[in-house]
Amino acid sequence: MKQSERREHLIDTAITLFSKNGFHATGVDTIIAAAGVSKKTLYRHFRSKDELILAALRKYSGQFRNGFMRDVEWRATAPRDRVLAIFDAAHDWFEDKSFYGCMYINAIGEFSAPNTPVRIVCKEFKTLMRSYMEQLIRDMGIDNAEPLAEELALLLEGAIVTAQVSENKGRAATVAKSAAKALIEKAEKGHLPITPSEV
Amino acid sequence: MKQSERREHLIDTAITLFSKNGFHATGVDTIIAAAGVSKKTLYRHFRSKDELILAALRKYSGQFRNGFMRDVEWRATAPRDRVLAIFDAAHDWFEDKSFYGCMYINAIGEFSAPNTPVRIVCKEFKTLMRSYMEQLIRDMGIDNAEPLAEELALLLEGAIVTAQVSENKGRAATVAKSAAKALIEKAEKGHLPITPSEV
DNA sequence: CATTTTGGAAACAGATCTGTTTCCTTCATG
DNA sequence: CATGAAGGAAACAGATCTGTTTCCAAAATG
Repeated sequence: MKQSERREHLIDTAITLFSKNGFHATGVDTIIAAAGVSKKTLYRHFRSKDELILAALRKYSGQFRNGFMRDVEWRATAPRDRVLAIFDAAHDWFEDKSFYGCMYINAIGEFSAPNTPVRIVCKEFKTLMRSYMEQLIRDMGIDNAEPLAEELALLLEGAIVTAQVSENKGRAATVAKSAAKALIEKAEKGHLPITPSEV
Repeated sequence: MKQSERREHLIDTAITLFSKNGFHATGVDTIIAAAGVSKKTLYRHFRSKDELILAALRKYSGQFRNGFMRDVEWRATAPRDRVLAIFDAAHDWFEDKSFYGCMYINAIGEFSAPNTPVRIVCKEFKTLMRSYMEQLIRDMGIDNAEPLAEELALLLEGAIVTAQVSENKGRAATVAKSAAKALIEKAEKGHLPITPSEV
């Protein structure tokens, strides 16, 4: 295994363990054992455990967003359908056996000191996800996309933590999707120039 | 200080520290130092740290729900207004300087083993909060209150974690309230026997 | 081939963790 | 007052934590 491969493999292993067991509860010995490398290798690539935590959060951010957006865009083409498909993608995510909630929500819960690198990465992740939703909403032709994006983002976050607690994980996504649909319809109606004769 | 007072004081101290710094990151030495008692006293009242964690989660559950519901009921009288007041109460909660997110969401992030006492308490807490919302919605005269309660619960959860990450904590509550209002209006319309001539 | 870099295994250091024990004091209750 | 439970301070045990170091083998590089 090449040097850069080892580094990535360490990060991937860390992502898995941090996601499942948390950051403080996962020791470096556990990580190196799971990755099959020695402690020396870990500390050659990372100055400290904190740096590995950051690397894990940074890598997973790109990985997750990429996968999630690809999934959404594979499920639907029209912007409106894609917005709703977000909740279908979430549905499948929740039912994955290796779903342990959102890594960034979990990280925020373990690292409360404000403006630390960990929290900054978490905030960036959430901002990027919301920006993605906002762009899709803009593509729908809705002006002032931000408020709706914020609302749908709340529904998604709520679904994530509810799925994390609940037995019936899929339900959280279904409920969120139905609420999202209602909020989208209202936003669509709200910006139509002429009131339609629907009831 | 009486024996039972010591016990409660220990639990209260633990609640504060666990809320802020998390469960694994808070050692018993930190707790006893903050509570001003000796280790012997802690282990006289609690078999283990895990038991103290459970006691903290259980006590805070009642404490929080009591305070939160009292706050809601103080803010409004009519059931519909009370449902919306939930998000005003959340708003104030988020802006409290000792707000570090929902203790139960944070606990779930640190304890992933299924069906363990900690997770059971967390699930119960979330169930009770949702039941409260469902009851208020029922009091509004809306049949089939459960779906709306689930939707509003998602908004509340989403607002909590968003406030936890964000700088502008109040914003999350405001957005959630506005979305909640829209969902409530839709539910009200949906169950009216005669379609009103509103636009 | 010789040299340098790399990695693994494991010991190690020093801190911190949970939980126990010892010693002594305090205090409540008989 | 006498007895016994309770609490504080601190040592202690044993595990685990992060991070370093040593020793040796493997592998890459000149």
